[in-house]
Amino acid sequence: MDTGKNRYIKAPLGMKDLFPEERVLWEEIESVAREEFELSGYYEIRTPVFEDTRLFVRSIGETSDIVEKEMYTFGDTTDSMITLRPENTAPVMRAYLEYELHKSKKFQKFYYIGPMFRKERPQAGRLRQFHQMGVEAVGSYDPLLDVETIKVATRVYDRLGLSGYKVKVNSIGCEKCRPGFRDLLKEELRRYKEELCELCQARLDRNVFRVLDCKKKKCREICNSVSSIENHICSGCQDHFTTVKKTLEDIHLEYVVDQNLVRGLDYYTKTVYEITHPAMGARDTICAGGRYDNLISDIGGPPIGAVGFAAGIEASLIALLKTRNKENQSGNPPVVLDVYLVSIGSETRSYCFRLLNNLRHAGVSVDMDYESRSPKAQMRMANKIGAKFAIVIGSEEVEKGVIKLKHMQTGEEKLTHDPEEAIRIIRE
RNA sequence: GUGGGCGUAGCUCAGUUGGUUAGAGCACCAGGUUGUGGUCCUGGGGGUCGGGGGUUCGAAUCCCCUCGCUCACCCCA
Repeated sequence: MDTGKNRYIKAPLGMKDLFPEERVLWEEIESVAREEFELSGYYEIRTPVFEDTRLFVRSIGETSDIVEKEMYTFGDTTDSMITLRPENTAPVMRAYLEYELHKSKKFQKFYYIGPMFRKERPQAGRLRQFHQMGVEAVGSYDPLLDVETIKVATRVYDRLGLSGYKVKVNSIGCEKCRPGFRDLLKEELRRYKEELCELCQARLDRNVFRVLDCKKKKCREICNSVSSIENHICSGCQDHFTTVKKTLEDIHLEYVVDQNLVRGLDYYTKTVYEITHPAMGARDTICAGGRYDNLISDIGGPPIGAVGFAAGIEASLIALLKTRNKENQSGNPPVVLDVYLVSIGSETRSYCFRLLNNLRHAGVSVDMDYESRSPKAQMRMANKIGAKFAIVIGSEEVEKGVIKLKHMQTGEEKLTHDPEEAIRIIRE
C-alpha cells in the first residue's frame, strides 16, 4: 500500500471528500432544491443507504449492468444480502409499500437528497459514491404529473442560474405496446446487422432499444431509417404523450422530442425525459426521469402508477460552475466570523478564553489562536479569514478591564469597558 | 472489465540531444515595530522527481514492470 503518491491511506476509488470551500455551492444547490421541491408539495423521505439486494434485482432488472456488475453487495449477519443503493426510486417505493401507504394515503409526493453507490470506473461527473436529488409522485397515472416533475427540475436549475440546459422527452410505451415495438425494431435492425457496430450487434439481442442511442454515425443513420416508436405505441400511450407535450407547451416549457431517448432502467414506461448540459463530458445528462407504472407491482405491490426524476448533484455542479465562470461569478463567500480574538502574552489566554465564550454565548461568532502565535501572526489570521473585527487583549486591557475592538476594513479602533457595548458595536 | 493521456514542493507547473547541491509562481512560516492585518521587502521550511527493477561512468530524462490519477468505452445521474 506504499506505492501511491504518498504513504497515507487514501479515499477509495471514486469517492471524494468535500471540503468547506466546495461545500458552499453544494449547500446552495441542496437548499434551492429543497425549497423548490417543497414549493411543489413534495416532502422529504430518508431511506437507509442499504437495502435488501432483491429490491434492486427486481426493480432495476436482473440483466441490467447495474445489477450485474455495479452494485456494492455484502452479506450481513443474517443469511440475506444487502446492497448499497445504486438509485433511490426503488427504496422509496419499498418504503411506500412497507407502510402500506397505498391503503391509507395512496397519492404521495416524496423527494430525497443523498448518496448513491455504483461500482463503475469513475470519470467526468461520475463517481462511485455520487449524490442524487430527486422527486417521486406516487399513486397516479395523470400525465400532468409527468410535466410537473419536469417543471420542478427546471425550476431548480433556473433558480440556480444554470443556463444552456436542454429538456428532451420521449415515450417508450407501456407493457402492452412496448414488446410489439421491440420485436419490430429487432426485426428491422437485423436487416442491417452487418452494418451496425460490434456493440450494437450485441445490443440487438441484449437490449434493442439501446441501439437507438448509440453514438456511432453509422448506427445513427440506420436508426433514423427504421420505424420510430412514436407510430407504434398504443393509443393509450399516444394520448398520454400528447397530453404531456401539450401541457409542456401550455406552461411554455421548452423541450424537444428525442425519438432515440431510451432509459437504461427496466422499470420505465410511457414518458421518459432527460435534461442535458453541454458543460458535461461525453455523458451530458444532469437529470433523468420518467414514468414507472410497473415498478411497484414488480416489487410485489398492487398496480400503482408513479413518475419521478433523479438529478446528479455532481453533474449539476459541474454544469453550474461552467455557467457561472462564463458569467464571471464566483460562488458564495465562505463562512465569515464576526470576531477574531487576538491575545497577547500567555498570561492573558485564560481571560481571553472566558471572553470568547461570553461572546459566543451572546451569539457572536468568534475564534482565537491556539498555536501560541505572535500578535502579528494572529492579526494576519484575522485578516485571512475575513473577520469583521479583531479584539485585541493584552495585559494592559486585562488590567484596565477594557475590550479593544479593531474594525478590520477601516482599521478604526474602539475601546469599551462594557461587554454589551462591544457586542453592539460588532452587530452594527 | 477495455482503451488513451498523465504522475516533479501543499497547489499549478518549468525542467528532452541523460551530466554538478532539481527550479518558478502561488500557498505556508518567520523577520522588517520586544502589542497589530491587508500592499511591500527579506529570509525560511518543505521533494525518496509515484514505486520497483534495468541500461549507463552518470537517469526526473531511456527501457520493462507496477501503483495511482484522469478522460473515454460499456453502462448510467
